[in-house]
Amino acid sequence: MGITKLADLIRSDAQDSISYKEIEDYTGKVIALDTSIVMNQFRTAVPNLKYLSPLTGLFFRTLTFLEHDIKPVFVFDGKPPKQKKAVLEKRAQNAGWTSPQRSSTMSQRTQDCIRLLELIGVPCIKAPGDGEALCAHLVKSGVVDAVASEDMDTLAFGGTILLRQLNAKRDSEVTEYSLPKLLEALQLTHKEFVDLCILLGCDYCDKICGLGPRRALKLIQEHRTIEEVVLNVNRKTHPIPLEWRYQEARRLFLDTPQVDRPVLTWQELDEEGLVRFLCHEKHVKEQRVRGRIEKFRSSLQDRRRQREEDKKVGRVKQTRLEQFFRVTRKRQAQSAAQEKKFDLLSDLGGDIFAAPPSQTAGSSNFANFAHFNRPTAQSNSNTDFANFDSFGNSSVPSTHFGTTHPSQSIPQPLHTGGGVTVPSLSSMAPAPTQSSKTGEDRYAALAELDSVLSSTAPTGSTQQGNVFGAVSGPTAAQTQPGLSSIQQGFAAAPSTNPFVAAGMAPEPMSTNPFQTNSRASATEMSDCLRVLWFPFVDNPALFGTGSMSMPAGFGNPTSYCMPTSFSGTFQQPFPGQSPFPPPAAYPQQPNGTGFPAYGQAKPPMTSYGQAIPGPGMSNNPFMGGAPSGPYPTGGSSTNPFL
DNA sequence: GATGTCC
DNA sequence: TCTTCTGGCTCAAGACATC
DNA sequence: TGAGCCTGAAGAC
Repeated sequence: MGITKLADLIRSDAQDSISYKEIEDYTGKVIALDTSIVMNQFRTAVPNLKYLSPLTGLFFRTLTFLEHDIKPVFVFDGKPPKQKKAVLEKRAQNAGWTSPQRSSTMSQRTQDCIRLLELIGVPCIKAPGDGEALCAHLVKSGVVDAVASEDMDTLAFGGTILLRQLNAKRDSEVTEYSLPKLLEALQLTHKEFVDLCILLGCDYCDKICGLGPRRALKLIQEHRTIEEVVLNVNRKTHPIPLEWRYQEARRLFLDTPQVDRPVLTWQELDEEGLVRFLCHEKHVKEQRVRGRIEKFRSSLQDRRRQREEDKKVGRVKQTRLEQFFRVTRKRQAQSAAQEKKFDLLSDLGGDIFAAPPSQTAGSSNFANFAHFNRPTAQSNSNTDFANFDSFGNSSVPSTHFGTTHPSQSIPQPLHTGGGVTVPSLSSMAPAPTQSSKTGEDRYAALAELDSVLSSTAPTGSTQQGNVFGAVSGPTAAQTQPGLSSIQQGFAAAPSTNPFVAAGMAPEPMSTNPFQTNSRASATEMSDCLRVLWFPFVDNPALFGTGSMSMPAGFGNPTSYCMPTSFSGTFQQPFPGQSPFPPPAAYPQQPNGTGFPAYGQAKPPMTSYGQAIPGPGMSNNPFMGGAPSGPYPTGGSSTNPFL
């Protein structure tokens, strides 16, 4: 399941793309969850409650999310792609089933989960294919802020922010992976990263035997594509699998699921409905259910009150250094232990080779110090999200993540007029080395490859020679300003970091997506915001009125500021800094019942600005027909290397 | 915080 | 000689209530 | 079921 050893590889080679946070840090965020993985977790955690555990687990965990004002979106798997058949059959075999349990028809358990989630009032979406693919699509197109999954596939599918271990345990630490930072660290484009994932081993095709993560990364960094890698490995020691369908796997990862933009709404939970369903039908103890709901309500109120109070003192807190370097409880404990170790050394007369004391107690805090003046440094909890920029960026090819994050040094594929991507100059850095193979072998392989490539989809390798030639798409110079603006816009961490004033964006980081900042048009923004925020704005009763932190100006008929985060720590000027200018005034959008009409003013758009035929997806996608055939099936590919 | 229980 | 890969083994895997 | 650890085997330098 997932990508073999990818987590290890990231830990060792792209540490900066990982950050550790707490569940509180996701307050106010919309998070897509791959429901099948969540259900599996509960099923395996309590094996003797195989059936009920996913239901009760989902119930408890969802309420925990809602308590933190996290807005979950549950994504269910659709029909698995045919390329996954082998893996599913193998799993079924291991589990002692006669056939894969995962099918296009919904199991009773899935139906129960959907019913439960509807009663809780959170939206569910059925993916046309793999849930992971849709989750990734949702986050890269800005519909949600992050994907919570244990499956590393999400990154290969282009999910820009992946959260692992997002559960309700008090001391649990959420691991956040940032795809843009990962690509930057590995010096790969997304397409090259997908090839790397295929070499590591994924669910959709075999891998090259004997090629582990270290060599796979090195080879991809050197040769950029699987086709080139294959020409440069010892095929005696690393034989190419028979019927290797890597091209289909690549297409699965790169293709965007064909779905309409979902309209997400969160509603008040139906306590009586939940009691009827869980207690009367499923025989869960009523006391457990009612007790948890009561705790949920009081906890929600308490947290909101607390946030209001925090907001009041936020200006004071803002200047505290700890605000810039979040330390999770777990890491704090580790740091404390480390401090103790140094104390022991000092008891022994001090360790003259030890780091200065400031690096002990807060070592986790200061781990990112090196990035202080790097706009990509994102230690602040509220900074990686709201990738509204992807909207309206019609020039971004759909096969690449639209929410290019923060760094100009991310190797950006240049988009040619013909829809072909070529590596950026930075990706050319290690020039493809000539193989040391014997001439005969190489020429034979090249001949094979040539015949294959002439009849299959173009790859990066086929275009490498064009980098220095005429490219009809935007040039690197044209691309950079866009990146630059993204960088400024997303540099929320620097904006709260007094030490990087020089590198700060000229305009304050706007958390008001209606604010004109040239990153996306107001219409496109509003299209997105309707999904993200209006369920709350539209009906404040759903999530309480006095609880959300609104920037100044909210409720003012002449200005329309969206709720920022719930922490209330955004957009605070630093001492000595002039106050941020008030958000630009926007004509008031229809509120309340008038809002749906607003959404009809414009046909639904994909994240990249292409109009989608047909209406937006219903909140209950199981009622509406999701487009079938999520992935272009194409002709079956043969193994060009055999 | 450790342990037992959830059905 | 060092690095990398493979395969085998073990263990934890959820959330709440009570003490 | 996956992750982590350990081991021996094999390849790379």
